[in-house]
Formats: sequence, structure tokens, C-alpha cells
Amino acid sequence: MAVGPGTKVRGSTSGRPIMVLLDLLGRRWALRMLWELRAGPLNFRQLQTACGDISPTVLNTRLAELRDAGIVAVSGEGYLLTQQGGDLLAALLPLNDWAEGWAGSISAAGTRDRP
Amino acid sequence: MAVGPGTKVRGSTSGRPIMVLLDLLGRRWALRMLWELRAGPLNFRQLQTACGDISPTVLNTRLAELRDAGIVAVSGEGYLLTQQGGDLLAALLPLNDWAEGWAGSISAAGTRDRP
DNA sequence: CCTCCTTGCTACTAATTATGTAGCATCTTT
DNA sequence: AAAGATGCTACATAATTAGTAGCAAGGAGG
Repeated sequence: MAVGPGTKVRGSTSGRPIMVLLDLLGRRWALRMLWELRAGPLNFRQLQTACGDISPTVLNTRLAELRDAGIVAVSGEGYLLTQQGGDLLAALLPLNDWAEGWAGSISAAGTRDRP
Repeated sequence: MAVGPGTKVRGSTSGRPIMVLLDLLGRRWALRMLWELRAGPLNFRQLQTACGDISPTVLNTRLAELRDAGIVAVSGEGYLLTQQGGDLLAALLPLNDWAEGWAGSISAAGTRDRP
């Protein structure tokens, strides 16, 4: 197993699931890949394109990690979220709304620290 | 501003807020830092320790990015989440539950390769 | 069978980022 | 004044990511 609950990861030897998850999702393109898979399966090159022509090296590495983690799976249709992956994505969807509000507030106030 | 809505980021020239956010949170330690700040302010070295003795170089870089993004701020008490940062964290809290379920399901189903 | 695509992915090098350690400058406390 | 803390910079090394090329396998069409 590359990464999964119980694994020792950067910054935590405890293997606490949340730590493992934060490490996994903190790797480049991982979050974006989940995001791009939200609408349904994509094959390797489609996913690559969706992520802005990410290099196939990282894409493949990340895919392996996410598959090992049981978040992504392969099918005849291409790569897709597992049931669990879908649940994870659902937990991430609110980020979109937050980001929209963020955009509004920053372009309005544009500063670095809040009172 | 280093990174914020409207910025061009890796994999997206659109500057769509969600893309900028996913890029920002996808940098090493960013998610973890937010997580560790959930309970209240921490000073530089406390935060460093909380993140498992992350190197001060990255810590400082990430802090600057998160401050530029209006997610983290400094006060006499140390580094803390802004109002917005708090909202973002709130959106991320469900990940903890998800991760717990993840741990359970993987150790129960023992899919890929666990002893 | 033979080409010509498409697809998933490996190879390899260059560039960017992160790690790890040391230590300085600035307070605060004793 | 001396002895911590604290926030951070410097710098060398290691690890990760980017970028590009291209191969092996499979399918469609001829």
C-alpha cells in the first residue's frame, strides 16, 4: 500500500486517518483530479487535459496513490471515483461556494489581514 | 498578492476561484496548517511543532501565501485563521469523519495490501 | 494482413520545491 | 547582564514535479 489509513506519513507517525488524508490530498494535483472526476469517468488523456495538460508522470503517480487509497478506480469507461471517492468529493463540494465568496471578498477588500 | 482569486495558477489560466483554491491547498502542508490552527492561535514554533517539525522555510512560505490569500492572519497570540479562514476550515471539517470511515472500511475490507 | 489512430503509460532530463541544520536579530525574563 | 524564547533567513542537499519523446497494445478501416 502506498498511502492509506494506518500509514506513517510526513509529519505524523500516528497514522491517524485525517493526517494521512491531508498528506495525500496535499500532493500536487490530487485535489484537482478529484474535482475533475466529479462529473463522471475520464480516461487518462482526458483527465490529463482536464487538469491543464499535467505531465503524465505525476498523473500516473497520483492515480496509483488514489487507487491504492480506494478513492479512484478504473473501469471500461476510464477512471472514476469509487463510492468512497464520491463521498469524499461530496465533502469537498462546499469548497466551491467558499471560493466564490472568497473571490468576491478579496476583489472587494483586497488585503492581507482581517481586523 | 501572491495567490488569490483571479490569479493564474498551475493548470488554469482562467483564475476561477476554485482552481486557485485547489492549487493553493494542494501545496505541501497547507491543508495541515489550516487543520492545526483549528483550535486557536499558534505561534511560529508551535505551529511548526504541530505539523511534525516541518522546516521553517516552507512553513514561512506557506504562511505568507495563506496570509496573502486572507485565510490566515497574525495577532499578538500568534497565527490564526481569519473569519474567512474559519469558514474554510468549517468546510473542511467533514473530512475528519470521512477519514474515520475510510480507515474503518479499508481495515475491514483489507483490499489492497495490509497485513 | 497492413496501416493509421488512439490510448495508457514509461524513460529521461531539467526545473522547481521541500528538507534539514545552523544561526542571527529581536524581544522577554531572570 | 545573561539566558532563554521567538520569528525568521541562509544555504546545501534531497525529493518531487515539469516537459517532452516515444513505445507497446488495441482497434478501425481498407
